[in-house]
Amino acid sequence: MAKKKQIIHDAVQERDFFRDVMDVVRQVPRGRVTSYGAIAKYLGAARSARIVGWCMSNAHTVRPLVPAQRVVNRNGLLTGKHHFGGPTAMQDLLEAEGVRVKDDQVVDFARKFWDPSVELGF
DNA sequence: GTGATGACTCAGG
DNA sequence: GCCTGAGCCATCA
Repeated sequence: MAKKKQIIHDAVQERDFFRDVMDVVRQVPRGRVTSYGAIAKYLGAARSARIVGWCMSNAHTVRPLVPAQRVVNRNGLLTGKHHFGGPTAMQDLLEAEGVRVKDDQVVDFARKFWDPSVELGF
């Protein structure tokens, strides 16, 4: 266990922060979406939304797969769709779950918004 | 150890 | 209402 710092190589996510984020994201119900800020806030790092985003960049590289498509920015915009390997991969995934996406933006975002700090009981 | 980058967010003009 | 700047934290070169 010397090179644990090498990063989430395959299924090794030892980073507490990373694992925390993954855990929260995986708790997002199907058909719902959340924001980086909400996750960060739930983790106690409301000002670390960027870190959450960084974790998501690695989210699709680990197992089990994380529904990162359910995580969007505060605007409900699919900022990270470009990281899914396809220009519409993220959108397709969301639409497959019942979340309508238009112009790279979640339709009725406010209604489908899922706040871990609230849904999980804070 | 410093600098740069990043799937963000908020405040100010 | 839109654009700009700054803050924030973690990782990598």
